[in-house]
Formats: sequence, structure tokens, C-alpha cells
Amino acid sequence: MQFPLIPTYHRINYHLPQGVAGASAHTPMKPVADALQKRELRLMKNREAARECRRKKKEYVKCLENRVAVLENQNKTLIEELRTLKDIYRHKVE
DNA sequence: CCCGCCAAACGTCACTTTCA
DNA sequence: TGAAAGTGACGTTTGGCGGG
Repeated sequence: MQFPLIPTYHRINYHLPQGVAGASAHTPMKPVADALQKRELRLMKNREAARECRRKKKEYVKCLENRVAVLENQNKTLIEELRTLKDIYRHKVE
């Protein structure tokens, strides 16, 4: 994979809100600063959201794995029990 | 040491879902 | 219905480990 010189998400004007990225010398710079600040806030929130999302997913997967382990044990026990009962039955009919 | 490789964690974007 | 939160996908970074 090619390593981009400047990753897209580090480019200053990347995906600024509509009508802001191309601010010319004639337009005041404040809206640009506001938009940048807004973008930074959005990125920060999303960063944290992504972390939380991964944490929850990891926890969920761990729960599922625990459940699998429990069910596998139950299954083993039941198979063993069935074997025992079959043995008892066989001895009775003999 | 210094690589190359791998897995896990990360940041961002784009899209979806939720909720006031 | 629009803003905010949640999440899948993708590319990047990081840290550990074995082999030369």
C-alpha cells in the first residue's frame, strides 16, 4: 500500500463544512477559525466515541466467549450423563 | 542491533441509528 | 427532522517477538 505524503485526515481543509474551505482574502477569517474549531471538536468527540465503541465491542465478544465456554461444559456434562444412563439401561435389559 | 512480520490499538471518514 | 451518538471499514501507528 502506498504511504501518502500527507494522510488525508491531516490535510487542513479536508472536509470543512460547505462554503468555508475556500475562504478568499476578501472574506473574514473568523468563520474559518470557527469551522476549524468545530471540526476539531467533532474529531475529538468521534475519537472518544470510537474508543468507547471498541471497548464495548471487546466486552461483548468476551461475554460471548464466556458463554461458549459455559455451553461447551454443559454439553460435555450432558453427553456424559447420557452415556451413563444408556449403560444403566443396557444392564437392566440384559 | 536491526530488520520484517504480526496483532492490537488507534484516528478518521462515511453512513446509520437514536432522540429531543 | 436535524443534531448528536454509534459503528463498520480502512489505513496508520505501536509494541512485541523471532530470525539473520
